[in-house]
Amino acid sequence: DKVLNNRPGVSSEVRQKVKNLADELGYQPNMIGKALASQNKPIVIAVIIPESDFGEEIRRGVNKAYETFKDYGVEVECHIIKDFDVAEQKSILNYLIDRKVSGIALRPENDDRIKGVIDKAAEKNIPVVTYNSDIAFSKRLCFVGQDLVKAGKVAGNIMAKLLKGIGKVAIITGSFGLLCLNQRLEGFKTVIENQYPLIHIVEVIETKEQKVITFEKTAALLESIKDLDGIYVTGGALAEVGKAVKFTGRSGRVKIVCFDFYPEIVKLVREGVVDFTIGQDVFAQGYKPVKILFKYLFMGEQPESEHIKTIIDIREKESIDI
Amino acid sequence: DKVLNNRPGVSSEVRQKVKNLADELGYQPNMIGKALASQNKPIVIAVIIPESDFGEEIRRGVNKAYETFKDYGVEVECHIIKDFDVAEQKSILNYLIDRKVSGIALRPENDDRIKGVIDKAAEKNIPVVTYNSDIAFSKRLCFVGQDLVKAGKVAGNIMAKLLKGIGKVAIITGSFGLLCLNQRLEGFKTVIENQYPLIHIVEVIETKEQKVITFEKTAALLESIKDLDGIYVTGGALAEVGKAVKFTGRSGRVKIVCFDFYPEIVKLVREGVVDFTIGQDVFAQGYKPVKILFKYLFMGEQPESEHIKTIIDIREKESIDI
DNA sequence: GTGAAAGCGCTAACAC
DNA sequence: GTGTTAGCGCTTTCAC
Repeated sequence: DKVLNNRPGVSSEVRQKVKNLADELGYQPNMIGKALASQNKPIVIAVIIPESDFGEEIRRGVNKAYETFKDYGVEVECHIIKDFDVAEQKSILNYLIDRKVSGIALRPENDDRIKGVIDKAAEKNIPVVTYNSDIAFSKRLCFVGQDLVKAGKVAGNIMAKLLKGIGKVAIITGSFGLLCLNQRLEGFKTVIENQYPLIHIVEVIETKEQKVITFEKTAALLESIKDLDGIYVTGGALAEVGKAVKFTGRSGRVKIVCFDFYPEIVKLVREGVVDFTIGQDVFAQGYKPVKILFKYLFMGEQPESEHIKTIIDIREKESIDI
Repeated sequence: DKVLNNRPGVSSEVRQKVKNLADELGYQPNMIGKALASQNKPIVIAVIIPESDFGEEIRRGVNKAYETFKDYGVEVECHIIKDFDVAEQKSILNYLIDRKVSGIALRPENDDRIKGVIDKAAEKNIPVVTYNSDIAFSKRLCFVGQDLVKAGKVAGNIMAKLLKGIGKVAIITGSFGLLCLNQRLEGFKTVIENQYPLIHIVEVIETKEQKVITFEKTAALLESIKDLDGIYVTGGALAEVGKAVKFTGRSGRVKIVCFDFYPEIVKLVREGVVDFTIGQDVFAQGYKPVKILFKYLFMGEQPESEHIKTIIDIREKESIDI
C-alpha cells in the first residue's frame, strides 16, 4: 500500500521491488475496494449555484451526480446565492475553504476578487471547477461549459441560411458587461462579416435584460427598419422581443435565432415566432463538475481537458420538446 | 440478507419484522459492498456489432461503458458479424444463450426469426437490449436509438426553412426495405405536406445504397428538374449525391439535408454542399445498452422507458467538427 | 429456519 | 522501516 500510493515509510529498495512486481503482475487498483474502505471519511463537494433561470436545471444535474456517486461516500451540498453578487460569492468561497471541503464547483463572477479566492483554494489543495461561465487565468481545475464563440458562429450561419445569404439583421444583447453574451456576439459577427457579404448587421441593441427596455427598443427597431429580415438575440428577455415582433405583425417574416430553452422561448418556438434556439446542456453543467471533482479527488484522475465543452444543441419547432 | 433479497429460508413472521425494521431505519442497500462481494462471479454482457459504417463508434461507446463498470466485475465481449445477415445473427444469439451470458445487446435485423430468438433469451432470463434499430413486438428489455420519425420531421422543418416555405424538393432514400429509412421519410413527408403547402415533393428515388445508381439517378434528377430547390437524403451513398450536385454546378443552389456524420458527409458540410446533417449519437447507442444491462442485472434497475431516445443532433458548417 | 463467519480489495492503525 | 490486522457492506457457506 505504501508503495502503490506513494506514502512514506518504505525504503527505496523495497519500493522499487514492489513496483516491479506490481508491473509484472499487471496490478490495477480496484476502486470498489477503495470506496468501501473509505466510506467513513467522505468526500464533500460544495456546489455554489446562483439564483437564476438555469439554477433548477443545474441542481438536477448535481443531484443526478450525487445519486450516481453517493455509494462511494460522496457528499454534495448546494449553496444558493444571489446572482451577480461578487461579495456574497467571495464570502461563501472563503467559508467553504475554512471548512476544508474537498472540492468546489461554481459559476464565477468574472472578477479579480473571485479569481483571488479561487487561487487561494487551489493553494490549499481544494480543487475548483467552474461551470457555465469561466474566469480567465485562474487556477481552477477546469471549466465546464459551451464554446460560446463557436455557438455564436453557429447562430450566424443558421441566420444566414434562413436569409438565403442576403438581408438585414439586428442583434439584441442583454449586456455588454457579460463575457458569455459578448462571445456569442463576436462569433455571430465573425461569420456574417467574413462569409456573407450580402447580409448587413444594421444595429446592435443592449437591453440590460430589462423587460420594458427590451420591448420598447425592439418595437422601435421594427418600426424604423421596415425591411428587417432577422433578429439575433444573445440572451435575456426573449419574451419581450417575441411580443414586439408579434405586436407589429412581423412574426414569420422576421427570422429569430436565440439561445437556451427557457419556457418563454420554447413557447415562441412552438408558435413559429422563433426559428431556431441553441441550447448548451445546462444539466451537464451541473452533473459534470461534480463528476470531475469526484474523479479527481477519489481516483486522482485529471479532467480530460481544461475546457470540457457542453454540446451546441440546435433546436427548432419539431425538436423543441423532446 | 435473506429477507432483503427475497431469498427463501425465513419464516414469514421474521420476514415481516425485518422488513419493518429496515423501513424504520431507512435502510438503503450499498451497491459498493455488493460489488466487492460479488466480484468473483462476474456479469458477462455480450454486444453484437454489425460490420458497418457505425461499428467503430459503437465499439467506442461499449469500451467506455466497460471502463466505467469493470470494477464492479462486469465483463464485456464484442462479436462482430456481417451486416444484413439474419442467419449469422440468429446463430450467434443461440450460441450466446447456450453459453448463458448475463445479457445481450444487438442491432437486430427486423425479421421474425430474430424476434423468435430474442423471445427465447427473455424466457431464459437473459435480457436483450436493442440499439440503433428496433424490432417490433419482441420481448427485448428496451430499445436505445433515435426517434426516427421525429428526426425526419426535424429534417422536413429545416428544409422548409431553408426554402423559405416554397419550392421543389426531391427525396433520395437508400432502400424502401429498411424501417429506419422509411421512418425518416415518413416524418419528412408529414411535416412538408401538413405545414408547407407551397413546397412540393417532386420525386422519391430509391438508390439501393449503390454508388453508381445513386450518382446516375441524382444526375438525371438534376437534369430533368432545372429549378429543383432541395434534396433530402434519408441515408446511403451521400458522397455520390454530393458529386452529382457539384458536377452539375448546382451546389449551394440546391439545399441538402441528410443524416449522420460519416467522413464523406462531414466533408460535404465543410464545403457548403450539404447545409444540415442530423446525428443520432451513435456513441451513446454503444454505451447505454451496456449501462442499462449492467444496472438491470446488478441492481435490478428497470430501464427508464422502453425506448431510450438518443439525441437529434443538428449540425451545420460551424459545428460539424466539434 | 436461524445465526455466525469468511472473504471480496482496500485503508488506517498499530505492534514490532 | 517493516509486517500485521480490523473493518468498510455485502454474499455465500456452513453449523446448529
